[in-house]
Amino acid sequence: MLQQTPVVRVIPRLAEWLERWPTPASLAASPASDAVRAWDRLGYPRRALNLHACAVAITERHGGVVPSDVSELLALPGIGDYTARAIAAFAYGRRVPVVDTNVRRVLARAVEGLAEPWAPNAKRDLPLMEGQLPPDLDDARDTNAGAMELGALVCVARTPRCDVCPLADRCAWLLAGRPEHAGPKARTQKKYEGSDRQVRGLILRELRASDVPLTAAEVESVWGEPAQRDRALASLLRDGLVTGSADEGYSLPE
DNA sequence: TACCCGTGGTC
DNA sequence: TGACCAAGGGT
Repeated sequence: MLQQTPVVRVIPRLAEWLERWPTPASLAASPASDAVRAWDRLGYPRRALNLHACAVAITERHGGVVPSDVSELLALPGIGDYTARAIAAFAYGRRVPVVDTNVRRVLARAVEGLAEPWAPNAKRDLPLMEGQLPPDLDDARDTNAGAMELGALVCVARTPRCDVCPLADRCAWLLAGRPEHAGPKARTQKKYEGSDRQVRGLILRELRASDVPLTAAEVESVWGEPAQRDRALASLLRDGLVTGSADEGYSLPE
């Protein structure tokens, strides 16, 4: 849920989710459509499908227990470098570097003296954070958590609060006088209004709200432009978020 | 590698 | 008010 989604938006949904599905096995026993419906409008609904598939894999391959090895975690659907390491470090106390967008920004400023972080790059990110971790297991976990928290609350993207930063006396960027970003600007996010993403979201919203399959005409009614609507529907079918056909109707995956 | 994938809040 | 940004992953 936390992948590319602000923490404050996740917390209430996570609480509901864990009350309904307290274990991987309980989620695995429900149809994927229930997961997509419960996901509601958290965004990136493929994550709901991935989380359900992950629960199935954990139940089948790991006896219902979330694995603690980074390599085993990485093999699960929807779990990449960040999530695997976050689970290993925070749930199991492993001494592994955890690097998300917040940590990358803190490392860029405090260690490298750069105003903005580089694009995610495991070969650069992980050894750099590894070098910051103290030997003690508990201290290493706190360092991982502290770097993320610092980036989320103090060393923020737009207006960093250097006046209250605990690293102010040793931050390479601050000590250099907070130089401007040198390199090319990261490409700006594409507009959502009128995008394929929006059309996918609209189709999925209708499907979540319906207990019976939607007719092709009902799907067509959500967006006026046929080519874009067809493209969005085709991509949802490809992703497994929608099943069915024009003849039998469209529904969420069982 | 670069691009695609939601949604809502902030300044 | 529209661009920016958010505990990334898959291809």
